[in-house]
Amino acid sequence: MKPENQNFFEKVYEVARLIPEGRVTSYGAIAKYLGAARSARMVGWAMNGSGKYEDVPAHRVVNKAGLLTGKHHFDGTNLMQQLLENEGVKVVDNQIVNLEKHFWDPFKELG
DNA sequence: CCTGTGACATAAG
DNA sequence: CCTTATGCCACAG
Repeated sequence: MKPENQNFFEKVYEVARLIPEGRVTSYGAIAKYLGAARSARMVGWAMNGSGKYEDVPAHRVVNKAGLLTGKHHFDGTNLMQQLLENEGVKVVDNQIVNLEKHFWDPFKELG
């Protein structure tokens, strides 16, 4: 079976796709929403394979502090930041400014 | 079944 | 501010 059909990864991608432009969320928030609050690392790992998916905005997923910890996995050194700023999210020193303002909570938005 | 891994989170020094 | 260490869990081989 293809990995995209697997439950956990599939859900991660599904939630990631639901993130609106200009909004961001954290690995932990997604993990918790999926019912695996302590598998935030899995979310990140899942994003590791998001490159082969078109509609998975991995750049909108950051760590709890709003740091672009996954930027090294993008092509350029600052591609992730540029993508975010392109959507209106200000990033300084690899960290999202006004994170709470841009934060997208799956529980709040999806119920 | 066992081992390695990972874009986290948290704590400690 | 930094680095280490630990827990945590799903997946790959």
